[in-house]
Amino acid sequence: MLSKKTKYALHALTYLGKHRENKTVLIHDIAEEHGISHKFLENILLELRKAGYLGSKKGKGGGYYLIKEPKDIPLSRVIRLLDGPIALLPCVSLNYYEPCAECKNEAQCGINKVMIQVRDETLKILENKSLQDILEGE
Amino acid sequence: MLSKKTKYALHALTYLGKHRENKTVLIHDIAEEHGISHKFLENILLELRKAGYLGSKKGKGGGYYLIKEPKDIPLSRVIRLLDGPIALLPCVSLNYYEPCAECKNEAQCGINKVMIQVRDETLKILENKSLQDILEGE
DNA sequence: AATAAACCCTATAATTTAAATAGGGTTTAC
DNA sequence: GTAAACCCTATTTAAATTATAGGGTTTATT
Repeated sequence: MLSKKTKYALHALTYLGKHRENKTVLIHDIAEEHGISHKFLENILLELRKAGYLGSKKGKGGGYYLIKEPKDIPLSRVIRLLDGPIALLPCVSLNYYEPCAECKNEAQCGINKVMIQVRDETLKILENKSLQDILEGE
Repeated sequence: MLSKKTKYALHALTYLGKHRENKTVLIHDIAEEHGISHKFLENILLELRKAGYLGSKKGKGGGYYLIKEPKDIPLSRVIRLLDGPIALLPCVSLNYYEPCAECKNEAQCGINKVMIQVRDETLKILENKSLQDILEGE
């Protein structure tokens, strides 16, 4: 399951995607719309900005706005940013690899081999679904 | 990522699958082979037995053994049993459904719609990979 | 220039979940 | 009768997630 962080990030991105005509959107408005803690959401938007998905404008009248095209924001990226690995095991993670302590020899571990396949097929799904797909369903 | 519980369950199932000629296998042997806590693994094997994947024999000389064909133990089942939902959000889970608090109207939520698609495609993968695939890779 | 609005940033607290441990109960071979 | 092995539930510990706190900085407006 996705963490609330990632779930809220998707809601925020969706909200921003639906309000692209406005110059900026307030954290407050997104938080209120979904009944999310303002401060928690603030941290999430900060991460999304640092990762290059959002721009922001400081000071009175400021706020956040999308700086990428919705089609260029795949689910895989959002999940990796906020939740970490997509792989089911650390020993098959492309971005967060760690060996599994209980596995003596990764090269001849059947679990490892199968999980690599699962990872690759899962990635295909998550790389092919983007914010745009979400927006089209609203 | 899978929990350690699920990961250990897969290791245990794999071990049992590789020792089907023996009548029974000791918890102890599996735990030692992978350096897992005996007691933790005991709880896991108990769950696998209750779910119908393993049989057990009590008393001296007892132990565990597979009672299903490896091809009839898909990853999806093992994950659901020990980790819970495969879906990325509670609002799209087939077996553990719960509404998302921050979503006012599920029927017109683009995130919900996309996550249903992701769930269905992910399920296809996990239902098609079984213990047999793991054993073939050992 | 003063003020208020809004994002910026880091640290800490609270809560929840996962992981591990404990301890005795029951069954069975010998 | 005894030791080996699974059975079962509860508790403790550790880690991760979720939420909060509190001030800092920037900027529009007056």
